Amino acid sequence: MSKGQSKGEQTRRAIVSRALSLVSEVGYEGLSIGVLADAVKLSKSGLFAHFKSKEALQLGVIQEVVNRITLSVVQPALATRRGEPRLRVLFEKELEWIRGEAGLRGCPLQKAALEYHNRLGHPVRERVVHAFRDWRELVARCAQTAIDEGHFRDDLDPEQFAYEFDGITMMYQQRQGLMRDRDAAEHAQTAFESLLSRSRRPPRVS
Amino acid sequence: MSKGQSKGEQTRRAIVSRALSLVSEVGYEGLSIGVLADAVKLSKSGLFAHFKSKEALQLGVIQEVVNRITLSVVQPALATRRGEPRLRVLFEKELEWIRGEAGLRGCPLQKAALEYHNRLGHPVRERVVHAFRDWRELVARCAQTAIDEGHFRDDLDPEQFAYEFDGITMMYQQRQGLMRDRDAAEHAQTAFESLLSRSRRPPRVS
DNA sequence: GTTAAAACCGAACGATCGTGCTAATGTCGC
DNA sequence: GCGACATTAGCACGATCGTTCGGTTTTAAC
Repeated sequence: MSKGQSKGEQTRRAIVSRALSLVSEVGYEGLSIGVLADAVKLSKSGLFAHFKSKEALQLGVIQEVVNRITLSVVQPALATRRGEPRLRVLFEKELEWIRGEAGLRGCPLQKAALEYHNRLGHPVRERVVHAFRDWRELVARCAQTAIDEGHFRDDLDPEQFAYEFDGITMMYQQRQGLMRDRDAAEHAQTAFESLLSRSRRPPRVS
Repeated sequence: MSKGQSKGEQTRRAIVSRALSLVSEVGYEGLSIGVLADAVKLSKSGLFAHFKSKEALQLGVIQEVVNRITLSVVQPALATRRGEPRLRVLFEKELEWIRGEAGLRGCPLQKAALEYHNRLGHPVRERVVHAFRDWRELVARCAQTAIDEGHFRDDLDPEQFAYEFDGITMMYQQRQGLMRDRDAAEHAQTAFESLLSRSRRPPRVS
């Protein structure tokens, strides 16, 4: 076996992966250990031994989501040249992520965000908030970079840019995933182009 | 008793109202009839008699949310003169609604939207989708009215306006309710002013 | 191949879930 | 105030929940 991971580690991966797809249907609190155990062909106690509590399992799922976003959204963006092109990739990959990968509709982080909205102090909530903070900082930093590169206006507020950026993608999730709106992608793209266009430095007037 | 509602009706109101605040903590599926019964000082079966199923209770809560939105967001907007002023009221009241009324943080419809995102055919989901469709049409119609009034450009796409409008308010919910971001209101307002400004007809050039 | 550790199972725990049934209690038109 | 009806309580059902424990199987280092 080429993979350097132990047996326990690889079943744990399988569990979390399967849990992730279940979560997108029944939510994090609705996730049942018994049902999950059947889905991965394990006994309830056998599965439970990997996580010493349901909460730890939920946190494991959240971490998996963060990892996947990092892999398929953040890294492709960071691999692109700085400034506007990077922001374009970030936007495009984010839409792809929201569109979902086979049975996984909508960002599970958004799901967690709403599910734990009013659960102050809950570890899952705090983890999710932290993840969103990181994301917001990433977008704002990319916008700042675009300013430094001379693509964007000097007086652009990166935080304001991030706010509107995320607003567009969040809306895409609702229009595409929930309402199955056929024009969702087009509206998102138009809004993004508009955001870019008013972020760019005005053409030199001679 | 001046109120024309029967006894059953008013306890039903109390149940739904209490259920609504519980939902904002534990969600629609997480809502427990036993817990709810204790909260309104009723026996489990006594409460259950009002709704013949849990699903009916959930739908009742959804309807209550729709009613409240209509009352405290839609009606104040429709009572305002057509065009941009009406859209401003709609925006302002929507933010107030999201900010929540004492213990009710975040729009319960958004919560339902995420919770039933991947539950095709589920009655609650379909009800929520319908509510969002109505809302989207309302915003788009207000934008169209603003065009007719001459406040907005003739070539403005009302649907595109509604998309960006909702994106701003959705983001406000996350930044204000979840992340407790102190700049949320400011960012939302700035984004909205930007949206308005680029929707208005360009100043006449002589 | 031996052996200690890791992984997994089966059964059971008390609790709570949504939902019926029957009977007691309350409301309200006459 | 009586009677019809709406409203609520009490109790129980089967199912499922997260979690624990003792034991069996499998892994993996030596």
